[in-house]
Amino acid sequence: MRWTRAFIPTLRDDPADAEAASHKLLVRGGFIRQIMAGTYSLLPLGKRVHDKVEAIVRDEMEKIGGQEFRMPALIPADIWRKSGRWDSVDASLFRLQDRHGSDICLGLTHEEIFAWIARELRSYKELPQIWYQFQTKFRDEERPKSGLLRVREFVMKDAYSFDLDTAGLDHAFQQHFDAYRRIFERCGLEALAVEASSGVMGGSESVEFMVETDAGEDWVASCASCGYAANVEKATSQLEPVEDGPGLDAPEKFATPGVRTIEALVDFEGGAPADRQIKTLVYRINEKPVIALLRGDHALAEQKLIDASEAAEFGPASAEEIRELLGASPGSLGGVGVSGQIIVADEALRGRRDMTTGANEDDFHLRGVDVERDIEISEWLDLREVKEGEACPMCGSPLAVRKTVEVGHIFKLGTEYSEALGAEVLDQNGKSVPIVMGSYGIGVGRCAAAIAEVHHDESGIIWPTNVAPFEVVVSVLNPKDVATLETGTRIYETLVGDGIDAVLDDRDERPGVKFKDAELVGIPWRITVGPKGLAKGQAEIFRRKGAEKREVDVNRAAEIVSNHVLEERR
RNA sequence: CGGGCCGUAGCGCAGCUUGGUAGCGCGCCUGAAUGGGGUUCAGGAGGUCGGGAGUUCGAAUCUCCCCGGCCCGACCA
Repeated sequence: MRWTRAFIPTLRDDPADAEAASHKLLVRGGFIRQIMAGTYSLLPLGKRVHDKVEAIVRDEMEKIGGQEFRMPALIPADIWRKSGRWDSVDASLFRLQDRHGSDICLGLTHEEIFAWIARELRSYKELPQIWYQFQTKFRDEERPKSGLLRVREFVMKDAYSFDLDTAGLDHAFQQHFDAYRRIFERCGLEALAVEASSGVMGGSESVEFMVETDAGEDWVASCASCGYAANVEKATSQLEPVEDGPGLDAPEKFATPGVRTIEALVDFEGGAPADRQIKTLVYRINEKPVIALLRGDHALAEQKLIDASEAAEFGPASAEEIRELLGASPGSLGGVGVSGQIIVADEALRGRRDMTTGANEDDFHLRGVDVERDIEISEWLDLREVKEGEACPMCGSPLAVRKTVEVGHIFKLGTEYSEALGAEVLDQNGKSVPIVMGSYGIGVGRCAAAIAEVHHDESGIIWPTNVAPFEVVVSVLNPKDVATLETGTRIYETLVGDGIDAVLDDRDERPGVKFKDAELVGIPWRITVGPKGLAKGQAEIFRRKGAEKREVDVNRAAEIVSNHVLEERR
């Protein structure tokens, strides 16, 4: 490709509406343009990167025996009704009707459709199967953001495994785990595999692949010494034990005028330190009130409560609901004396005595509370959100809590979808059994953005060679000089002949303009051909990463760079 | 969905307080010079000021409604 013929609309200024580095650079570099919130056009450069990520994913999927499909994005409601998700997945599903008034949706994931096709599997002898596709997903996100990192329409590689039993599923899961490792490695992403909540996808186990970046939205707790890593939706930690005094024979009510927060009670004369308080939160889960108790200095990880209660509907209770239930306002709530209600308590409260909590009467608290003696706990759960510096649950070293973006997620689904859709096979005994499924997703565009997020500097993107839109740019410094242009063209053609993705920058621009553009776009290698070097029989080789440059024999430049590129391709 | 900010030429912005013929920089086009890090000079093209309604002799500017975008929070497969 000659730059003069290419559509590469680079911009000198950052777009005003971009915040994330990848968003700014992908727009400035002429990779993407926004159409509306959460939808982007991929320009030729963007498409090239996207294709390269896709090719890596496809390659690794084929290596584990995956077979590529192409399912429709337009899906009848009926199939989603069979799994129950037409009703359970609400606002994020794009719904429409056809001219006959039939309900239709745009696929936001394809478990149902693949399970539907899997109905044609008849015998255990046909298992296992790994099926996958690259297909556009539509999700009406509440808040698209950060360019390609969170969008409403995007291409996902989604894969589904079909096995006779959970041992087979475990194997397929491991195969995908390993394939994902290789995929992200080849994309130049250090992806942390973390334990995650499965959310509405259901199933027994899931692992997310997370890339650390400030532009991310998920928090991951990780241990540098033993490798433990988990989404904070799921992470745990060891706590320093708190020594309790003997406490009182019964809770004692005392006046706390105006005290509405844990902090206020810490400072209050006769109050208590935060780790001697019980935090009382009220949620509405599946239309029932649920009282959640935590230690005063701990925060609730809402997803843990959602997972534990298998919540289809979840939200904080309103002030009115709380008053009706407990007779007081938030700030004076407690579990003592409450009966007939669901009260869940965090494990950190187990065995604690001499605690202070709200008295369910505004401006009054109770001290000397023995959690197990005085509160009718329905269930003990891990509800607490892990904090930076707490001890790793595996080895006790301090945990780090970092911001990340999720680039992949793999799930052990089990038989939920196969049962709902009727995907069954006959086993060795001639008995019909539901197929055991797994589901495995990678956001292709999000990967591309994550790569830009991780690999860039002040000048622009630094694409790993594997995913670069072009591997080499040959910059002809003065294309009006016939000898220079001819030499540059010859080098370019040699590279192309070697199977290298090269672009010839033959624009009649100042050298600085070409260099800036090449660096902004992030092409890993540059061969600079100019009259000055040519007079000495030399060309300059520039490596984007590290900005290393050296002069080489002009006749060997193509060969040298070809070798570098071939070495870097993985 | 709650809170905040914003919409003026392809991009980045000024003008709005105090209503009076729509500006700047970059980019783009033509010509010339220049040619190893966003060069310079001269000439030029390009805007129903997000949309609608209202007030006014007159609205980018004031009022109301709507649409769109960004950020924070909430939520998230």
